[in-house]
Amino acid sequence: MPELPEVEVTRRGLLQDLPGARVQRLWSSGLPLRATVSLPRLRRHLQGEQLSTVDRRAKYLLFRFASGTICSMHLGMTGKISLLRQQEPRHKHDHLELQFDNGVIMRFNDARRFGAVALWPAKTAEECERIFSSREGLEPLGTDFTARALMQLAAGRRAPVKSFLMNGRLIAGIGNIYANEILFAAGVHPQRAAGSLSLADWDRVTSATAQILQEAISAGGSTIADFLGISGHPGYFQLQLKVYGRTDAVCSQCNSRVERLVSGGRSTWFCPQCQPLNKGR
DNA sequence: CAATATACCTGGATGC
DNA sequence: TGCATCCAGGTATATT
Repeated sequence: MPELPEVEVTRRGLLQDLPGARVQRLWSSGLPLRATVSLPRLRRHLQGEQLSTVDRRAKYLLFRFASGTICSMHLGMTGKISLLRQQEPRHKHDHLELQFDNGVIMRFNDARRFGAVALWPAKTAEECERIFSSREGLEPLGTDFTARALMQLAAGRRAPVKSFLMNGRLIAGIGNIYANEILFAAGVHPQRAAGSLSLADWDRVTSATAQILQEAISAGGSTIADFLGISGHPGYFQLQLKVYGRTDAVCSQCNSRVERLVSGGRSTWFCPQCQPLNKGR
């Protein structure tokens, strides 16, 4: 589900209601996520604490508290966060619930439990910042995300450019949906070796990345199977997808048909005419 | 070190 | 209807 745009849409939704509120009650299902924090530990560090803001780094949400404590959350493949105005019966796969003193209840639901929650008490907050800044890749919407920077990062790499874009250690936040869409918009074949792209190729890739991610955020993200925004409404960017999941569809730019292949173990869609394998445009 | 395979987990779609 | 199989938005870890 959630790539950078969906996480960012979630973050913006949370900012509507949560900053300034204090955590009143905590609940957890007790079922393990990819990384979990025990309920007692969550209570010890978050109970009564005031939320300052919610930031995003890569696909992680960083809940920052006035005490300096940070709680990071990752949505995995199927994670959803919703805000409720009042208590409602819990659903299957609800795993975490924070009730704030303004009456708002935040719920984390994740069917596949690939999501993750981590807690960074105030005295470890610096370590948290260090880890998130060093372990995660370049932010695609940041000022460092330039054609030159990517070309340098890709130098000597023989992995397909699509795998390169999706490698979170190098570039943050781009998953399978947007990697496909970005490469189509840039006219770059997904299986070209990352190190073989010219500066002109990278120019198109960087501008396509910014444009597509921004448009997706504006559209509320993509709802393929189950992504929902904070108040339970879907995103609409899936209606603008040009290649993702569209095997045999007529290309929006020419009269060929979208093809599917598997690259890096992931389904990959592209237009053989608009995205030539041999060279750039 | 870089690239690829595998594992984690549930649910929906598909085919028999 | 039931059952088996495959596939899915991510990422850490193991293996080449």
